[in-house]
Amino acid sequence: MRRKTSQRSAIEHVFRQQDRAMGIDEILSYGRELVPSLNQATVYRYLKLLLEKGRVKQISHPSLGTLYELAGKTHHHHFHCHACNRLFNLPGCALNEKKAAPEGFVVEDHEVFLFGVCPACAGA
Amino acid sequence: MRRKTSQRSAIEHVFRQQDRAMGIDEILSYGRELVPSLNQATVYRYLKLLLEKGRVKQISHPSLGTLYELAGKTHHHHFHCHACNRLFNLPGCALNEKKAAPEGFVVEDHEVFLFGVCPACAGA
DNA sequence: GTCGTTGCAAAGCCTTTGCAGGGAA
DNA sequence: TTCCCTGCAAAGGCTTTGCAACGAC
Repeated sequence: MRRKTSQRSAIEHVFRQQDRAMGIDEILSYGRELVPSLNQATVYRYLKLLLEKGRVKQISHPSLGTLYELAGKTHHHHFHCHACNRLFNLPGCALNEKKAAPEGFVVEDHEVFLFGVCPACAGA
Repeated sequence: MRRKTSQRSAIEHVFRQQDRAMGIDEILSYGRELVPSLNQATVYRYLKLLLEKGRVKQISHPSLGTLYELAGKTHHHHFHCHACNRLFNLPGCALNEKKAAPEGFVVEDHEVFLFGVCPACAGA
């Protein structure tokens, strides 16, 4: 049976509060504001569980490493600004999933990464 | 100055021969067929160099790890079959890059991952 | 009282780095 | 001969795991 603990509540709270993709280190440090004893291993273990349940999504980024975000949000993509190194959520979807793969391929999900410069950095 | 060595030729040969995204382990084992002494560190170092020169692209995949492929090929996306765990190259681009990001964002490149089942696995 | 969960530390990957020897130019 | 490149081994990150204590139910 699955048990509710302060550690798990804290991790979930962090996701709802931040509402963005985060790395383990961020989740850990925000979580420790609520439960100071919170351990890395606990975060990894609970995230693995949430991944299996489909409650969070995992994102792999070449330079930002592994990030996690809540699943079930409105569909969006990610934009990485290589100037300020921040990750942005972009609403909507400019991908035609029907045309994305040839006949025969069953497309269940997709992930789009955009690389470039954000408005703030482009203006500066 | 940059020097041409048998190790580097071997690595380049592997890329041209396989013509697909590969992990370090694959590059290493194919490369060792040509240069048995080929070392992991050498592969990592040369790939880093090729990345900086823009001759190869790096791909981060949640379950497949870090993959490398030659840059400069015709634009394509990647499809990961979670049944056979293989990665496919899909020709073309169903992404409308102009609509992909709001005004102000400067989009320089993008990467699309599709997840699902490939024709072979779907038919079985 | 059970047994799932946690913290700690050790162990496991993957990747990078220091160093001395080797080889391309 | 010069000095870049390589192999080896050690070191560095990130992630997982074993184990005993803890705590939700």
